[in-house]
Amino acid sequence: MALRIYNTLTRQKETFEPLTPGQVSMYVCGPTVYDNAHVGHAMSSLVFDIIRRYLEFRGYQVRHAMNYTDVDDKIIQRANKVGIPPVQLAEKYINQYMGHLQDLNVTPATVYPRATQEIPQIVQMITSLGENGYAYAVEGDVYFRVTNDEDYGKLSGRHLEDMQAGARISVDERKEHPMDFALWKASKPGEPAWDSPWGPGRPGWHIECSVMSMHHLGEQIDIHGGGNDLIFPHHENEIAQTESVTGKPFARYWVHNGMMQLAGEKMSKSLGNLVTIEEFLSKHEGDVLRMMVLNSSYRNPLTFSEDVIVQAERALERLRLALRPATGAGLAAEAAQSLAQQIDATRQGFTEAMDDDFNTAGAMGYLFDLARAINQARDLGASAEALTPAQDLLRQFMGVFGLRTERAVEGGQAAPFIDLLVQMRRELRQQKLWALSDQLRDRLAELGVLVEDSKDGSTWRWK
RNA sequence: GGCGUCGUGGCCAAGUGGCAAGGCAAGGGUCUGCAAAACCCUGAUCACGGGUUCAAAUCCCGUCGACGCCUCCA
Repeated sequence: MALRIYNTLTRQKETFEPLTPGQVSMYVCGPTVYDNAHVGHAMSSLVFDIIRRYLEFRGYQVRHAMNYTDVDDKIIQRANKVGIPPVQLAEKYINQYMGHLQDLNVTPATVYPRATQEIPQIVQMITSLGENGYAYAVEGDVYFRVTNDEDYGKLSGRHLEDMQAGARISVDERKEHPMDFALWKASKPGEPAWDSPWGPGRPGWHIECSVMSMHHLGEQIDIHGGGNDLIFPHHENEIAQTESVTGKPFARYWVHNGMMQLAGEKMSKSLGNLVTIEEFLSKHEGDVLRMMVLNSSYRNPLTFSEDVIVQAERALERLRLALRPATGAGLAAEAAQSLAQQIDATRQGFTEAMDDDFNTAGAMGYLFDLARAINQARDLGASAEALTPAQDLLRQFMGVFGLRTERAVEGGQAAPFIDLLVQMRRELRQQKLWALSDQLRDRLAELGVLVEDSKDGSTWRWK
């Protein structure tokens, strides 16, 4: 069966066929680094990480670029406020975001281009646009001439006439058309600036992605992604710029994730209703957020709430507990047969669901079915050997989702001491000193250690 | 006003023409000294109103409601 992806450009699911068989080029728009990133940004990075992992699982070799916008009005504004150079401010937040990506178990991109490191290519592209009649300069600024781009608006399904009618922006009189957008901005005194044929200035927002995508992945790419709030104007303008220069379709598949919602509204910096990644990770492990993303569909809004977090935590725990070792010595033929069937059903169901536009929630259902089958077999006294194939598959698919099979160790040095305590407690239990052993278990629970007893002895894990 | 998405059990959510996956929570049970985990059992006709069809949550029309974009935004 073939992988199908919903393409924003055509508004339908299409069979995925990369430009080069077996290889995928994917460009994802990253954050503008002027402040702490929030869980909405994390959601986007997680969505495309899951997509990438699945593509790799399907055997594709993926070249993945994610950019950082490290120069723009907000960065300059913020840097001035804080009193440090804009470059330094950007650097700080880039490092912070890199750390978050690691904590979130996001596979590192192949390249992380930044606007400020691609200025010559940007100048060159703007020059080409000018030569082709797609750009014009006014007092050191350079604008893209939308009226020369016949299919402008095709991504977002807008027409120039409609947008004029609804335009809320105060129109810059120097522009030929209200929708013309900046390719290059003349710098004001004290702002970061680079030399250019139009005088000192800096790149506009959209041009950097066109340039970096072309520079690192080629004139045409397979997947271009980002949040759906970027469809217009950002991606629309990227298409306009790139295709006006190359004359070829830019990206084959435009993939957009839905927005994280908090209290019924889109989470965003400008609205101020946000939870930073840092804040989230201080209370929960990264996989919990990933679980939230996996349990919904990437194109729809994802509601962020305490309830949803708790549900994700429990669900994650359930998958992991299914990986606990077997305790028995064998498995009846009938039960073994049924487990084998579940393995096949899981493999097929998971792949089919994911092939359908990365239906992670659907695929997740099969993982839980497998988890139950494993637990059933374990309860029936399955041996390690009997359980291994099923557990291996679960482990593999959790890996495709980017979920860790164990909680990242914290307080790892304490493990030997906890082992000791649990052993001591075993003695207490053998002597039927229930009050004492219960007390010990309660006290350990207060310290975050969950002790569980069974007929074969006691085990413990971090809560 | 324009473009787009969505409305499924208490919560999250899959399913987009043929008897409504899964997870969390809840209740009952098995196991257990107790607890936990695990296992078994229990619940929805799919916002509302029309229509098409042998058959609709799933297609069409309308209504109501929510959200996103049209300005920086993942």
